[in-house]
Amino acid sequence: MKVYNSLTFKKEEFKSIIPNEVKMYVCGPTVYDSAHIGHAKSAMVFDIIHRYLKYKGYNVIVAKNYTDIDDKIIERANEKNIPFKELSEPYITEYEEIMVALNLLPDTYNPRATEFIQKIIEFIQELILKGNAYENNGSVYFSVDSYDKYNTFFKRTKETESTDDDDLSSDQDTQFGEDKRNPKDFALWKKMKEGEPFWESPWGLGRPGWHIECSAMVLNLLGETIDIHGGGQDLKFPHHPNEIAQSESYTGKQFSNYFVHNGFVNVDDEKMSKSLGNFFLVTDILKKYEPMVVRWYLISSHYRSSINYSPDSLEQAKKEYSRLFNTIKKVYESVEIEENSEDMDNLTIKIENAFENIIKAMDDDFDTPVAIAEILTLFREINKVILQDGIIINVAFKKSFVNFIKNIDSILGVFPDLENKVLGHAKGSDEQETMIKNLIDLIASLRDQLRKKKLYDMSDLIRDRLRELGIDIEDKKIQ
RNA sequence: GCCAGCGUAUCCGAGUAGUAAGGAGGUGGCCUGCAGAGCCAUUGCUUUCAGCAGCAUGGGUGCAAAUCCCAUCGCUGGCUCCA
Repeated sequence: MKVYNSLTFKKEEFKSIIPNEVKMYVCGPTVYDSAHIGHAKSAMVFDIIHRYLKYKGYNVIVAKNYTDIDDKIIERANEKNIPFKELSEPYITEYEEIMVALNLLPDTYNPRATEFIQKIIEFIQELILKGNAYENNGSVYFSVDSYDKYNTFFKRTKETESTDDDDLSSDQDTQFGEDKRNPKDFALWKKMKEGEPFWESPWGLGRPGWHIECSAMVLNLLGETIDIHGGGQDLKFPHHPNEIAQSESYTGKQFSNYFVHNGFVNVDDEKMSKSLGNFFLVTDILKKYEPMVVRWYLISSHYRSSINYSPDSLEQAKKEYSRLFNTIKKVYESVEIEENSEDMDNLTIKIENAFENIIKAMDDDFDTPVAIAEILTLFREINKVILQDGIIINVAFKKSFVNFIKNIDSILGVFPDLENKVLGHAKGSDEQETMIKNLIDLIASLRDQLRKKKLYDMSDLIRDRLRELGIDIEDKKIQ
């Protein structure tokens, strides 16, 4: 299996530290606002990686954090005149609801920055002891000069330009800028400003800087060296280099063997932003589209590419997904026989071939678009056979198909709760659902009587009205 | 300005040396009482056969280029909080 590693800019053979176990840390959202479709893409990318590693037999341990204390959160909370927790917690709840709706596997850990204050303080103390950090005027900074590998990550600077002292280091945080020894140094602990939340520390009242929470969480939850560290491509600088510098200074060991960064969601080829008014919240999209359609859409482009969001592309995803669903339904509902036939044998072989190709694609840096192409092609082949008049599917094919669907679901997560959906089982104790189903069956059979008598005006009216209610009737040739 | 990535048919989107996956939309056909779903064909140009173009643009290297190299244009991102 190959994975593209941002550290080396190459696809590399994936090898975990401990056989059969993968430790992954993902930089999660800063919860100062509702999640937009970009957050969903990021979460989806790491869910696919999680699922696929799991499918490959790894025990996958995932930590994804919530940054629930930072400048923006404080700013918003102050604007609304509420404690910062009252701002962040509802967004965390909403985020979690979205993740469940989109069928994301639960993470092993979802730590909040504010739950890690003590560990963060201990981490910083150790860095000071080791000479990698210094306190000045109530704040603590990481000394970039104490870590000679700083700025060599992600090939930011070409060899020829390594001496080039560009101004990317100039710190915008003027309040603290003059306390730094080197302008590239970054804050580990920020001294409290008037009206800000604070915690006690050996350096007085204050709060953690942005980068340190991830280092402290990784160390305490996963260990000194992890297999995969993920996040959006915007974190390639400065967040990830800073994390590396802190953690490797602390442990003296490699922080993460692989870095994985996901591409962004654009709108009309422009960055999604509030000033352009092209911002799409997940909750709004889910009002219009089923979660699995959104999921199908998000995995229809490669995780490292940017994806262009438009209503059209979701419509396309919707059509593709319903095509799959129709076929699955046909197979699940059909009654199978034991006898083999040439058609059935061929289809069974095609399923096996398609699955092999899907595994090959996923092995190549999680190539979901190719996997999707394989699935759609396979389904066309299947439709070609099973929708013929008088065809009866056999046990071997059905078994192979059901198995295929289950495997695809475990890898791509696109068919949750399939049996209930496809077979239309009433959910649990819900007697009303059963009643409704019986009523629909009754109407349908009455309508068939009308069709037999060629009373098409009436039967079409019934079909139209049912469709308005969201119930689709598909006619077959009347016997 | 500096750094990185991208530019593929009407549209969405794969493809990093061996001759453009897959889908959506359009058109024609099969099926249907009709519709939907599904299937088949077609969807750059000249067309009978066949041939010629073609992966932003212009050059270059190769037997062979969407793919490698150079230049240009355009877009996106990073350099400051970001998924």
